[in-house]
Amino acid sequence: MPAVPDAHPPVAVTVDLVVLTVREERFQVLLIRRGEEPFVGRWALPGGFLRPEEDLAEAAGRELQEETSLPADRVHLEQLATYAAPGRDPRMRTVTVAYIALAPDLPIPSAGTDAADARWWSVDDALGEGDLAFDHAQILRDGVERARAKLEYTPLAAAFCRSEFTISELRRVYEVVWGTALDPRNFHRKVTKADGFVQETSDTTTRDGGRPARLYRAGQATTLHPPLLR
Amino acid sequence: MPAVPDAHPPVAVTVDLVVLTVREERFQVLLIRRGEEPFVGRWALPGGFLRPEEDLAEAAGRELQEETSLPADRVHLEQLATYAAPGRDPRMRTVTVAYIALAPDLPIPSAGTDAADARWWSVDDALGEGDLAFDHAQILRDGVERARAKLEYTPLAAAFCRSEFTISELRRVYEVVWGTALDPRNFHRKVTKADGFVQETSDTTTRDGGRPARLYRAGQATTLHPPLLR
DNA sequence: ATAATAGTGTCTGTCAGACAATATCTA
DNA sequence: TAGATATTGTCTGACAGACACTATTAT
Repeated sequence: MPAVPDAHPPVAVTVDLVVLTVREERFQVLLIRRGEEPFVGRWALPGGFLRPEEDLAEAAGRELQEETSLPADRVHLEQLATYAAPGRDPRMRTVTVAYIALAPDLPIPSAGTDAADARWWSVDDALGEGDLAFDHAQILRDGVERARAKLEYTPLAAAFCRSEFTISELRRVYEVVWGTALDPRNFHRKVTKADGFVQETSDTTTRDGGRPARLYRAGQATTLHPPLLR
Repeated sequence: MPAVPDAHPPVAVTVDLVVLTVREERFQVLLIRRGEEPFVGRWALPGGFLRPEEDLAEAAGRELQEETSLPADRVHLEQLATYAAPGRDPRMRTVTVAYIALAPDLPIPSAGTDAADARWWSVDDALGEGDLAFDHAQILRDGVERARAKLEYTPLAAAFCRSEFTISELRRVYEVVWGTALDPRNFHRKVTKADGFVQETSDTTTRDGGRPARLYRAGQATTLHPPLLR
């Protein structure tokens, strides 16, 4: 790395969040309507500027807290990618580090102070709109693809469920996120036998109707061997 | 995203490269010895400042060209992650976007203008040293892990081979990167049957000794279904 | 009883790893 | 010839998808 150039053009660093959940049988993303220029009135990913003494993960957690007021320990946060195309922000050179947040069905978020409005969108509708602010459509596409891929080889689907869940609820996460139907019986067998994916509890529930289903908690595994295939 | 804060503390954005190859039966990384403060004389990943009109991928390609003088079309470049811990650069707040570059066995790189020296290190030795500049040990660990993981579910191992390669050469890439032994016969069957992984040519070679081996080119697939497992 | 969902058992084809056998080069 | 590596074939056990069947609740 060479010496610091004599004069930097000023660069701003932001953190943007792709907050994903499964609600009402849909794969959904949290968008805010912008209350300020640029892109006033357009829908955008929540985000904000990196503060001077803050690391990226801290900033992402803080933004998540500010936008969703959700307990941070219930949400899986991971860095997605960084976007820096010249001109992506008309105000100045802006580099944004995008994070994905996988959350269970949340209470409807309250609008942040700088957002005119905030609500859940189905991912398909959000991308169909075609007029997200900045390059947020691309970031959203990348985040959705990352989430879909991660369901294959990690037990992250559980991040979309409440802390105790049934195998059916877990299966519906896969079906909604991937847009495919899965055989309930084979899925049950695969998931309960995969080492460390889910942990049996002693409770059952009838909240999904029919015969009582056993409740499970997320296991301690971080990767699935072998992976579930789409 | 809120309004631009009235005063930003200045932030510098750099791009660092984890250039990986397989040479002499070892998984190796290109390091440069720093010729300037900070960390003078310490080994570091090659990299440099993002220029005002440049996107990240362009900057990564340019740095690669400057440091290795390798034809860019022979190298797989992909964004790894972004690092921004306060204090990671003692000069000023610096955000670095790391890329991994997977390259075939290269001619020994010439030192860049700002590097006192440049050479290949075995990945294990580089991490064992324990005194890489900045947070480059962490970036290297992450890059190595990304490369290892990607071999499982993409045909990227071919990026470590010359343009025409034998199945044995491809297998040795896996063995060196993963540090495991693979059955030559099962590997041959798996790879040649996987759709789009490798493309047969009409040529053979005896450069590895023994019976002439058919030469293959990289196929057009981008993911492997099902993946190869470590 | 009927409907709904949970969970188990079984069948069958495919694919993994283990490894025998054969092919074709160099020395 | 022996030695090295390539490539094909075969066996076997595990696991995938398909789906019959049983279990347990609500109405």
